[in-house]
Amino acid sequence: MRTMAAPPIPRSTVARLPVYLRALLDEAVAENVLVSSGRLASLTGLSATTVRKDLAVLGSPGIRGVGYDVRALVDQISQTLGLHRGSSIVIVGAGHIGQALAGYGGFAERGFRVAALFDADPAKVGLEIGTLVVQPIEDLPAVVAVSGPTIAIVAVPTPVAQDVVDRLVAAGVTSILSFQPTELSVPGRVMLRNVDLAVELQILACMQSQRS
Amino acid sequence: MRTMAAPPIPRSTVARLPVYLRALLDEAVAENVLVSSGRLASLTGLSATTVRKDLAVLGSPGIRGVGYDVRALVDQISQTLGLHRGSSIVIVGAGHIGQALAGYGGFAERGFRVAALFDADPAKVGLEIGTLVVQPIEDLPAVVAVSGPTIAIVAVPTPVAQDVVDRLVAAGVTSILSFQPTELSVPGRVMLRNVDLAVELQILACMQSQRS
DNA sequence: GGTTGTGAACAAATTCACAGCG
DNA sequence: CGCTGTGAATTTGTTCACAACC
Repeated sequence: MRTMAAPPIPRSTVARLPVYLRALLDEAVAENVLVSSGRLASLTGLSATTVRKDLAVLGSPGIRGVGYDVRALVDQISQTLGLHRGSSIVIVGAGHIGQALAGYGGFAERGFRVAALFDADPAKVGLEIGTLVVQPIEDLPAVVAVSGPTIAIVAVPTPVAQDVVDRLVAAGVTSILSFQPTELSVPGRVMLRNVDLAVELQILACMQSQRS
Repeated sequence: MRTMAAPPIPRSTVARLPVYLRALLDEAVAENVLVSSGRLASLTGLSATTVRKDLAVLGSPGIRGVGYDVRALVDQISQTLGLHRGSSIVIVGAGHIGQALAGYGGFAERGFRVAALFDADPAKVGLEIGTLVVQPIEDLPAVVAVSGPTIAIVAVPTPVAQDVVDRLVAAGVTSILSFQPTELSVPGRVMLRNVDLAVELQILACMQSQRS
């Protein structure tokens, strides 16, 4: 018997899970034990039907006439997102963006541990940023091997970004988030997600001119 | 005769236009006059059919058997995105993220001018960041009134983010980009786009655990 | 009564296949 | 012959409507 094929979760649903998680954590902080699809909908700006469909694919246990158990949902979504493994992340580049990320509290809250901060500039190596010490980029393979981080954030100047990505891939990193205005290339097995701020702005500008 | 109703551009297409623009500008730099849908596809990671469908809704002038005129496409997309108006942007918050954004060259290249950088902290006011001088946040309404920026980037700590957004709205800003881990509320007429880095990471983590 | 869960209808987006043109 | 342009088919995602249940 082969491994049970987990039902594939639609991409659109995956993209919304973190949004639900955020809302659910707020509910948990407010000590609400139960939450209805309608309430989750208004908290997230989605429709109640969409919420129910999404939670259904998680195999989540809702109670008719009552709602969903907040704790159970948080656990289920965390599990589905793979956060139970406590993924650790490494940040490459100790410039403004890298430092901002290193000091960002939101990661820990949501199951990510920042394992290391690297920079190629010897002048930056040794600097203390929050609880981290900037390490030389040459240490990358060793850190990845030891703490097994699978996600890296690339926050370096564009000209060296591809080189950094290549090093990350060589070191065994399998997921990369970057902020470049250019496309980066990675082998097929590596997940790459790029957030281009100018693109975000352009989308805003367009929506505005369309009055949509 | 009423104003010609511009055919509504699908949201999915709008989201890709900035990606095309980026690739096209690279082509222009390489002094390529023409580009085929196939080439654009491989540059952007999309399918050739998608590219052609998208360019078709722009009413763009392709030449059969040859390709598209790079310059014409750049102009058409810029026009469609509303970049011809040379939108200026203001950045609120002169912390790490704000400073990184203020120094980011990618904006100017793509039609955005950073008009001002604000901070509420008197200790930061007057600092020179690149070509900008940090201004007190009280100047916001005056700057918006004069230079007419319609897009603002919110790069402040979460606790004060909603307050900043309210001030921006009051000052007449109509599009806002933020980096908060929480939902912000704005009147319906204001466009708000939020980039939550932890969400991006979670999506990466999930794709990885799904091997999709 | 209120809410979940879900099949069916609907809408949007992508891909296919190929005609039309340079 | 290569590439664009586009109707048709397919896939994907959302909304509706309502039965099932607590």
